[in-house]
Amino acid sequence: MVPRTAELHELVDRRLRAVGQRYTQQRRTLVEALHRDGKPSSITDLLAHVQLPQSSIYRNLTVLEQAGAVRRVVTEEDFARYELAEDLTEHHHHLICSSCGRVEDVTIPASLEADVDRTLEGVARRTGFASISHRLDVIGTCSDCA
Amino acid sequence: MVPRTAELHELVDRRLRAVGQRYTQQRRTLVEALHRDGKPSSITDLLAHVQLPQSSIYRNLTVLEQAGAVRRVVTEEDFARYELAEDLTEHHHHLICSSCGRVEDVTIPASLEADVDRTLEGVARRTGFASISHRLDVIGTCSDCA
DNA sequence: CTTCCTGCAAAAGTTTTGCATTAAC
DNA sequence: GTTAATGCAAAACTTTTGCAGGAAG
Repeated sequence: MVPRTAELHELVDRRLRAVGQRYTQQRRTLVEALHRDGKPSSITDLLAHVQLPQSSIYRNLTVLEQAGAVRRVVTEEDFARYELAEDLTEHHHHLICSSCGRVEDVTIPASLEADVDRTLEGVARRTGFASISHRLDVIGTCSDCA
Repeated sequence: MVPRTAELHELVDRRLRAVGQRYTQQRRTLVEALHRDGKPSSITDLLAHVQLPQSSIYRNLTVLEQAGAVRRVVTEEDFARYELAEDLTEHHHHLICSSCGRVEDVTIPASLEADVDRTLEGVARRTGFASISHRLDVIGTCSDCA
């Protein structure tokens, strides 16, 4: 389910082209950084890990998001985080520490996923919402902050 | 399960006192505005609905949050929203429109709630997290934006 | 009267934008 | 060569803070 690094770039490239965008060196660098991190990164994180101007990071993440290669993640913090799109990694959820802001990836049993999907689909339909996705996170205190 | 307005103030008052804070007129005004709105309000919303300085709104919401009377809600937008604490209303989830930012409250069947709770409790324990709460939202497109 | 809350204005932090230059195709 | 991406600096927007004055207990 998780693509090898080689075909990861292939996939991102295709999605960018599909929306009339180029897969430039900077964008490649960002995708690799997000892939290495394996959990949602803040702009500050990225600034420290890659050598790129801040405005380029913002602009390229926005482009990558519109191409469906990257997802913007909201946490309890007052800045955004970014991660590779779920279908370039695998469907997962987040453990968010409300004390230090740390974010970890977790998966839950497929049976529960299916229940959640089915229920929310119904909820959305009844309220005139077109459901695109759900967000199921655990907010708590991580072992370091306990 | 939903307290009448009279005892709502009673409850908020008690929680504020418990953390050494006063239930001032401004805070009462904010609680009433949030209660009227019935869904998460942004600071801009509150500025329009109540006649209070911006800094007082921020400061009082922070106090009310620390007292456990109000909850800070993060959406896909790049500003926060606030709502009354869940045990002053009732446990619910959000339909978030990724196009216009609109947020609606919804409830899901108690049986699914219980499944989710049980599963996340286990997930949290295995990863050293102390689970305080979960967040289950539907991200989609509302009927106006469809 | 003493402590905490309020209001204004300024500061801090995150994200966006204008425009000249450079890289991609 | 033409079009789109980049880099820098400035602007926009959300949120926080310092401090003098006012309300609450």
